[in-house]
Amino acid sequence: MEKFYITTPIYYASGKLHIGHSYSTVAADTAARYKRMRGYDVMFLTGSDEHGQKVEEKAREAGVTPQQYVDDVVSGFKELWQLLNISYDRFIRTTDDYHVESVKKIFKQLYDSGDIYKGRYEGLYCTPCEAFWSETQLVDGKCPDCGREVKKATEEAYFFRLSAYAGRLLAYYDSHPEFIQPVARKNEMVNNFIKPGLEDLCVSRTSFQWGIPVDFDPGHVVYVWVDALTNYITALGYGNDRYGDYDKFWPADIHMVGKEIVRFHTIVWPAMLMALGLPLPKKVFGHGWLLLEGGKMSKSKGNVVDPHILCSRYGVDAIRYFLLREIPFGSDGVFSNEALIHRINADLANDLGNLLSRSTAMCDKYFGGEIPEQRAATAFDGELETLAKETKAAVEDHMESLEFSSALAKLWAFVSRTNKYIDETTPWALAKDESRRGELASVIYHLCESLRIIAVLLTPFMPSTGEAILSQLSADARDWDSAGDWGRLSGKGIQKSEPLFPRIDEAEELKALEALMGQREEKKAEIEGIAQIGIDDFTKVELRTARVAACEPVKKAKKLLKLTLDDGTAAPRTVVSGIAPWYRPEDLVDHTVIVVANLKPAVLCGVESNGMILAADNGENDVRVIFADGLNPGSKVR
RNA sequence: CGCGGGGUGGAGCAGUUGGUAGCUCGUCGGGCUCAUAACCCGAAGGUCGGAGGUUCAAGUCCUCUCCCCGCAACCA
Repeated sequence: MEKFYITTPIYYASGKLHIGHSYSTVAADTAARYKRMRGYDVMFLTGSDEHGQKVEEKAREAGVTPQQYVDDVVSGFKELWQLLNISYDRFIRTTDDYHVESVKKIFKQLYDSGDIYKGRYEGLYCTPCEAFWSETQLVDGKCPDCGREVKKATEEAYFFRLSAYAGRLLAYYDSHPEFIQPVARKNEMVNNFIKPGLEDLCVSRTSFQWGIPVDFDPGHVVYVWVDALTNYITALGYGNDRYGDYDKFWPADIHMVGKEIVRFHTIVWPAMLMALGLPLPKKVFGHGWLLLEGGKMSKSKGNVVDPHILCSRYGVDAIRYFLLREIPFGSDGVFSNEALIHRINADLANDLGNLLSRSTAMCDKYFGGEIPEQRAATAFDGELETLAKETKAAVEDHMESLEFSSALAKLWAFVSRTNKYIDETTPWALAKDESRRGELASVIYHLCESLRIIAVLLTPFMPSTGEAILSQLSADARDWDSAGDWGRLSGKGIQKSEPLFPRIDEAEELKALEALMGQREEKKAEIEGIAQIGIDDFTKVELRTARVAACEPVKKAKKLLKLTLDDGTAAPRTVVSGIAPWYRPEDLVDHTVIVVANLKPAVLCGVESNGMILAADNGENDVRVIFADGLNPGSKVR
């Protein structure tokens, strides 16, 4: 039996998962289910990445040990996957002892072979926080966490000789054009990262303890690269005795990843495998992002993106369907409540659900649920049978290249064709003529058999829906190949039941979701509300009114405006503000604004800013400056 | 000249190796009554961002140009 090894990323256990993680995982699950139905011996791996500074911090905040913290988060992961009907075969945690054991060995092996060497890591260090920061992470030149000074410092660290592998990586890409999918991402990797030159990668840390220790050098822990990426082989038993199917399943057939981590999977990971002398994965597929209206993945415009809520309202399969159908798999797509409800109503309720409903109803009404053996073909039967066959082939083609959306589109074309078949054959008219009972039987049979085939082909995408349809049809033939074999339905014991997908009242539902969203916001505010401050804290902030004397965009900056303010003092005050997306310079001149007058100066895009002006976030992506027109410049605000 | 992705009927998108511009939703008209007021048919609506070029033929190839969106830099 041919094997098929597919993986999702291991998700970082610092917090809850959102719909974006569900997207990757549902896609991988669908591919895995498909391959199983095609008779492959499938290994579907997912898991959690549990080490690192962030987890350490979160645990401290929560007042628990890191292990307790990740245990809790990971049980949430597993619960979500159960809810979404994810059929993973194995779940790896980077805190699992066998993984830890393997990582230690791998690290040592790479050290012994010279691919990992001890060097010095240079960076900006915040002593109280014991953390290194990059230039870009700094806030106002200070530690982003505590706001204190950072200083240049070096520490000992281990480096992976990534730079040595650039040539071999390029050669591999060339000889394996399928390796990076979609192909556009390959150019991105080559142009952005490999051509400019690869730098060696720092693969250990001393700034936190929550990690796998470097055996031979106390104080150092293995950093994420070696720790996390190796999960794909340690989960098969590489370097440990827990599992023994490395030889069987490696190399992976597909690493399914989001586009943001394509780089690690197509550069760092292959280089590490080369260093270990192991075969490379066959394919890394970088899918697009699920965006929300307004841009990023966060709550906005009342969109509910909590998978739990969505599943409880519409059912898991509706969500799975939406994710896989709405967005071509390689590209970004927009998630909105409207789009979701549209899809559910149009495709699931109207097309598929209603087809099943009318078909089983007629079978019931005309034949009491048992289609007679005496059937007389109608002129339309052949075309339907042919399309059934073609649909199966088309779905298979698209699944091979992970084109879930196109596969479903093909399948739905067949659903539509079957609906049309009813209009062509007008069974209600046949039913009135006793002499045409044979034709009527053929029509009903064709409807039910088409539905059986649809259900089989649909099963990888929507497992419970496929099953529900098949059981209403009392269908025994449920394997993939049977979908290419017209006539496997017995035609007995067909029962109509409740609608698969009740139609949703869009306006009402949107209102309900919004209300739900509001509740959640309030709750959240209570829990995560900012700590209260005393009046003395507030008086530390010096707020004054100021007239905008002049205003101009900051060169080379998209979002910044440079304001020259008259704040009642003799000297004009320059303030830089990130409000260019919402205001033109002339909109501000001569208006009076409120300025935080005692803020430390900061340099933004080469312009020194002394203070900030107050503005309100009037909902996502709508920023309004607070005007204080009519007040004298320099008035104290309190 | 930072990197990348886009600009196709009202909206959202397909358009493989160049050969009459399609799909879904929406709108309008019609049909049907088995069905979850669902289903089926038809129609209106596009100079495929703009300019030039290659070609018998370009949304599809080449050059230039305008605009939008991500990432990075910058929302003190």
